Amino acid sequence: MSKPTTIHDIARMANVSSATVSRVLSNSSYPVSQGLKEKIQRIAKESNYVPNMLGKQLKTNISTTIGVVIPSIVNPFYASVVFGVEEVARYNNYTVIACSSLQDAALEDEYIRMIMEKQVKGLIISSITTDKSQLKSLMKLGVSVIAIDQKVEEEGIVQIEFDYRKGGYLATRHLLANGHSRIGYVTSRMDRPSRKSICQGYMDAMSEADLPTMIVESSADDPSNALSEFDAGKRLTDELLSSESRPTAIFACNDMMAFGVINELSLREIHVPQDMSVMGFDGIEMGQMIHPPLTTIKQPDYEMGRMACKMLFDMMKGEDNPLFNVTLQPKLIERKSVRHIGQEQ
Amino acid sequence: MSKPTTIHDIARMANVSSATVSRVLSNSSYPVSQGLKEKIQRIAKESNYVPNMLGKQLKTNISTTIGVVIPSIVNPFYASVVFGVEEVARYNNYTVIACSSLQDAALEDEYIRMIMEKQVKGLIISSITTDKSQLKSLMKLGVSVIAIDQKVEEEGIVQIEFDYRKGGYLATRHLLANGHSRIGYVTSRMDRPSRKSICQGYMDAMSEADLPTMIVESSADDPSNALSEFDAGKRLTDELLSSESRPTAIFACNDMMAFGVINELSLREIHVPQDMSVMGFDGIEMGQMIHPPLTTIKQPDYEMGRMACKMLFDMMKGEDNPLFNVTLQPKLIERKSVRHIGQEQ
DNA sequence: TTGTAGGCGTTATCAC
DNA sequence: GTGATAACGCCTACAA
Repeated sequence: MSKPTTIHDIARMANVSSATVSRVLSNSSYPVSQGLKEKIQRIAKESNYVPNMLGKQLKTNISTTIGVVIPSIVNPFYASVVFGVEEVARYNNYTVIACSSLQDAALEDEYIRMIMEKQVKGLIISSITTDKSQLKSLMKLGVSVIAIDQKVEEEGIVQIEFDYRKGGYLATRHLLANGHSRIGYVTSRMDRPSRKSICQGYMDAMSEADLPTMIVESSADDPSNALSEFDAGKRLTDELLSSESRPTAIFACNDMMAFGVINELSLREIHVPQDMSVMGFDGIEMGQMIHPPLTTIKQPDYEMGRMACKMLFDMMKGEDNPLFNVTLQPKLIERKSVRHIGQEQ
Repeated sequence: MSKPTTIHDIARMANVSSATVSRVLSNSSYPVSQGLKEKIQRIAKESNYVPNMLGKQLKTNISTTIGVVIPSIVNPFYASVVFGVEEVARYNNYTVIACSSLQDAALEDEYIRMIMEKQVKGLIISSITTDKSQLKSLMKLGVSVIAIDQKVEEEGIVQIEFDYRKGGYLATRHLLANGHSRIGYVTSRMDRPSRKSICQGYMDAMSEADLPTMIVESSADDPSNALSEFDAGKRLTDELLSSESRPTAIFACNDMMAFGVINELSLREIHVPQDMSVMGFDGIEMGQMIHPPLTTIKQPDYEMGRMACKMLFDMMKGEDNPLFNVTLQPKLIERKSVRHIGQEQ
């Protein structure tokens, strides 16, 4: 464990000043004679010089790290988002700090604090807190913030939203168009705006068609457990089936839950889509791997991550061209879990 | 975007020296009178003081960041590992930099370089490179390294291995015990030691039983695409079924691929497990969500992440108590995709 | 108990 | 072109 080489060590070895070494090794545009330049580069290489970003950053106040706060990395949707972020970050020689907030406001705040302390200048967040004072102080310190997925009503924060309501509407319309009129909606706890919006879309479509809604909502919600949504889907299906007017189609608020719905149905020998149609929401890859392949609403995850990171870099460059919020549009992916039915079953 | 408060600002406001401020704000054990302590804390709070870790770290040479290098965060297995790491990191007030190497040696090296530059003192890595010189120079700089999942034969690197061979052996034995003798093995490209070992376990069990092996290997492999293993599973199944001696059971080198196998079989009206048994490897949660639930070998992912991070902290504390390598043992999870068959079918 | 001063590794502002 | 030197924010001997 040898002590790392610094520019001063190199300066001594090359009989130059550390200023000159710095100029060469930091690719400064400052002129240095070709001879010295090559000599310094050679010595740096020979002595395994590794620049110390701490010194550099302390001096320049430029960070090469961005933070990403999401509910949980074990959720495949957010894993894809992070993957997209990481890709464009790496392309720009940035590194990403991944933070799973577990939908816990205290944890979210703690992560934001750590990010501030580390002098990170850019943050992409799917925020869960209602109190945004932490985010505000972040911005006062000059940190660029992009909110994805969950809306944050705060001046100066750029939003990449997704039209959840329209997604819910589209899904329901698709079911309607396939002849269904008794359509149940199963959802996890509606404590987040996104979930309320999907439900709103469902209700709007049903009300337009003059049809009654059937909504069952889960109480529990454990983001650190990939199975919790699945299990909720099973439980809620059970609940829905025992209602007097059994639906012909079930719409779930996310794909994981839809898997649970299908699983529970299959245990009861209710075949999808012959006996019951099922509609998901998210469009994670896994939807293609189950049987039957899940008809769902695609919410671009990877693309959302990439876009968020690109916009973040634009924002950090701060060319004062105001960035606009964007709303990503839902897309229906038709696979095999929805069947057209004729008259009332 | 106001300039952040420093300990000097606070010192001036409190009419004390910055040394005193440092002592109270860094929770030093150094004695400071109660009055001053409270005054300084009050002023720090009022002026929204945020400590600058850069300055602190530059001085103390202690990092509060660890790096995690894995093939890809979109692989649910590694997402779980990272989740485990993050959990114990956060508990210790550390932050984690997530790096998806995409099984690309150049990318892995690049990430390691970035980690060195950022003066990170701990790294957990599932390494893919054959040339470990980068890792060696890391260690020379005093970075603690824990290798997970993929073995790294290098002095000073602590290993958390998994007994892949035994896992492959166990799986095959289970199939054998259920009366199967024509057992096919489908695998992605065997370029990693782990994959060779699983295959070795399969071959050992077959040879013990005096049975011939049937191995089909995929050539392609795109870690950034969650579907690539699934598709490979489908293709390889196709290949296997067209062989003269059709197997009664198929063992896949990972769960994703097993999903592909089951999917392809179901498209051909070959029912699992009635007509064909299928065995997976990994034990990701998703295995419980498909139909039939996948019988598989559990490789502890989340636990591996937690253990790796705990050992990393022990190592960084460097109490010179030499750490031992550990090998996690495989466990059979019996679900519904394997059927007992009587005589030759 | 408090203050002074130097330095961690780097860049930037001056001089030369 | 090149070299001193002063920061950046923090900690820590050492002195008082």
